[in-house]
Amino acid sequence: MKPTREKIKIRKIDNLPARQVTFSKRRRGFLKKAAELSVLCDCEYAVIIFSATGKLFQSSSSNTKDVIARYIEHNENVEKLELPSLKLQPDRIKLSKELADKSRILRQMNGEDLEGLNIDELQILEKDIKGGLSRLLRSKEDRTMSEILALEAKGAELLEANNQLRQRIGMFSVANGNIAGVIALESDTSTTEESLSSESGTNASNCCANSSSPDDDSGDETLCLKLGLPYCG
Amino acid sequence: MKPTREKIKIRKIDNLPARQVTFSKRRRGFLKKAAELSVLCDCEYAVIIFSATGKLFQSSSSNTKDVIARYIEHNENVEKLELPSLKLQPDRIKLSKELADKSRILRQMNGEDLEGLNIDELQILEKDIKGGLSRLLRSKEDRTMSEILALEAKGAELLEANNQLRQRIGMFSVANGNIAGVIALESDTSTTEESLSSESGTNASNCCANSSSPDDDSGDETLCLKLGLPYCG
DNA sequence: AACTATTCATAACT
DNA sequence: TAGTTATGAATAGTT
Repeated sequence: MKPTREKIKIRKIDNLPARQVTFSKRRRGFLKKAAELSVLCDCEYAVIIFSATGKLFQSSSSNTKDVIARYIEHNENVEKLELPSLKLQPDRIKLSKELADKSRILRQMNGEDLEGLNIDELQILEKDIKGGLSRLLRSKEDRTMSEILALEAKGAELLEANNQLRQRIGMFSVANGNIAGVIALESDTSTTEESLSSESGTNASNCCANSSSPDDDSGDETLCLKLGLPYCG
Repeated sequence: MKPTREKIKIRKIDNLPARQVTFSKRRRGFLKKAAELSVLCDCEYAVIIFSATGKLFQSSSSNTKDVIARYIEHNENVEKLELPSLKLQPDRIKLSKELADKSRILRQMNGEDLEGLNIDELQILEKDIKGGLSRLLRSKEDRTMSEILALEAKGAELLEANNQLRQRIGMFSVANGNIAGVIALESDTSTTEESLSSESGTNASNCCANSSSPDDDSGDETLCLKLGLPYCG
């Protein structure tokens, strides 16, 4: 069989679904390791993970906030002995740097602040933007397609409802004697009834066909399908 | 050779030195896994481990306290009163939020994480990206154009310099009578001058080419055009 | 600390 | 999303 696996490089996985799958698998393995370490070596641990989308995953040997509390307490003790004045300064600097960096990238993606880049870097930036754009367009297309399908389904539903209404109106008409002449021409009332139901059945199946073939451009029914399409402009 | 390893059961290792060794080995592997997960899947993490002897080991993608702060922010159920020692600095939280926001926008501009956007928002995003791209392309073109102009100017300058050199060499040659024999063979002195200046021109351009672009190996005057082009790699 | 046989984790594929 | 499998990685037991 074909080799099923290659050595990978440790850098951000470009492909989003693949990244999500890997995140799920590795997260599981990772948390398992944590639990094993804790049992084998009799230690206490807490693990906090935020996915790129901000979802929280956590695990701990006992209780995450207890471990956090112990960690903070421990840190405080250490800090009291050492440099109490330099407490949180580096954090904020680092955060600020990260923020500034992302802000700059955003500006550059917006076509601003490009003076500092050489032509190669501009080229890379262009490629990145185009990549993002094409992914976005693909997403949008997917989204639009599924909306169209949903609308078609809805159209089909409405057609079905229309048919039923027509049928009921037809029955009312019969009851009111509007097509009494037709009935008079038939020898058997049960046959009449049958032909009526057969007609409604045919309509219903047309309706379903419309729902599954989007490139239908025939008569008046298809008009109904386009009604209420918010983005067809 | 004798089998060197057996499957182990996940329970506390009785033997203390063995436990310490395993703790050290597995801890290392564990933290490595954490870092890999963070890079591969673009997530934020914090790991806190207390050994049985109370020694602290910690690791995180950025800063353990930041991750803890985010965890506590995220988890509304955690009573902040229980952790009075963790001072949540409002400005830092604000910074974190801004950073998360920009990170999200960057992901979205990269065509990821689009589930939360409706079609109108996708449209806006698309327009933004295209706007940025077109500004970038315009910048790139400007840059390229001005480089070409600069090169042309430089080329013209060099040509002019060459001409002056030719003239001077021609004058020297005539004055020293070094090529009197050649001159005697030629019917027209102006032709002689031309062939001489052509030779000296070649020498001059080779010299300049060597000083600024080392990989130059083509003909004579066209070389000048490449001089001083910083990005022609 | 270093070495390997072995177990374990997991990347690519379905 | 879940399952499979061959390869890569971690590591238990030993030197």
